[in-house]
Amino acid sequence: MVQKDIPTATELAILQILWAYGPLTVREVHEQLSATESLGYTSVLKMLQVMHKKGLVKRNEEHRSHVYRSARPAEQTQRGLVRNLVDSAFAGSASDLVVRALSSKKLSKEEVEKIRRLIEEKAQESD
Amino acid sequence: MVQKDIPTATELAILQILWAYGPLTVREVHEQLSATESLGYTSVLKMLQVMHKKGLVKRNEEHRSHVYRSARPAEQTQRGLVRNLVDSAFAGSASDLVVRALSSKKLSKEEVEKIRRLIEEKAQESD
DNA sequence: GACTTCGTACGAAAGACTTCGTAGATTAAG
DNA sequence: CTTAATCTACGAAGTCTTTCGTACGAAGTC
Repeated sequence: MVQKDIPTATELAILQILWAYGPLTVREVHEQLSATESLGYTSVLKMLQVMHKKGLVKRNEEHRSHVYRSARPAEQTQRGLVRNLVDSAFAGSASDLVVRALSSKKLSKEEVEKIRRLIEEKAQESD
Repeated sequence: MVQKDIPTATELAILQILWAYGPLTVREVHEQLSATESLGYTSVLKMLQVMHKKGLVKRNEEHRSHVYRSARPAEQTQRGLVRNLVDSAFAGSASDLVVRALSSKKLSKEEVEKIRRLIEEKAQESD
């Protein structure tokens, strides 16, 4: 019943910032995070230290303020998360997950188009 | 930084069984779960009690062996999970999640077709 | 040089989750 | 009727997460 290597919610909040902005110091992460969450500076520091120990982030210690960056590309972590969700809530059916995602009202026309093009390619190559 | 109402991994393992088989007793859930996980009988019982208190499952207490069922349809919970994942790891972009899901190797030709039909409908209605 | 600011490290507390053992009641069997 | 099997309830321990406070060194300021 154990999870493989899935980042927690707080860890993902931080990873998303690193994915969006690239390598950042604790202070910078804290600033970005403060836009949406209310979390003390040392809490962010501690999270990054824990994530570093777990191998979720790497850091450059050359300067006094260490600079943190994601250890893996966003795509890889996201793929793992999707796979995990497919297994844990969709009985292994990725297409069912896509069906649910598509039934979300959040999809704009452009997004639907983007997905349509992608699925056309996918349909081609699987012939 | 709090999660809304997302079932945990173990809870989802149980919910998936209830979704697949309908209302079940603790013993029956335990049997099904034993196919993949190794978990004691009272642990399953406790989980169901906790889930009941949380409102994730309902139960019929008419008989000595209570009969548990999911409090919500699978679709609803799955939609919530997808939305949660989109927000926590895809910066709110549902289409990016779909892109990741499609890049999974697990998709069969039939699944791709299924998604293609769905996206065609979606493209239609959003005109 | 003394004082304030900024940075890291780390222990500890508070919660949530998970797992199981034990207790006690009810039902079934011999 | 006595014993064994079956069920629920629930306390408690172990683990993982999250959040901070405190300590203490390094750098910048007057």
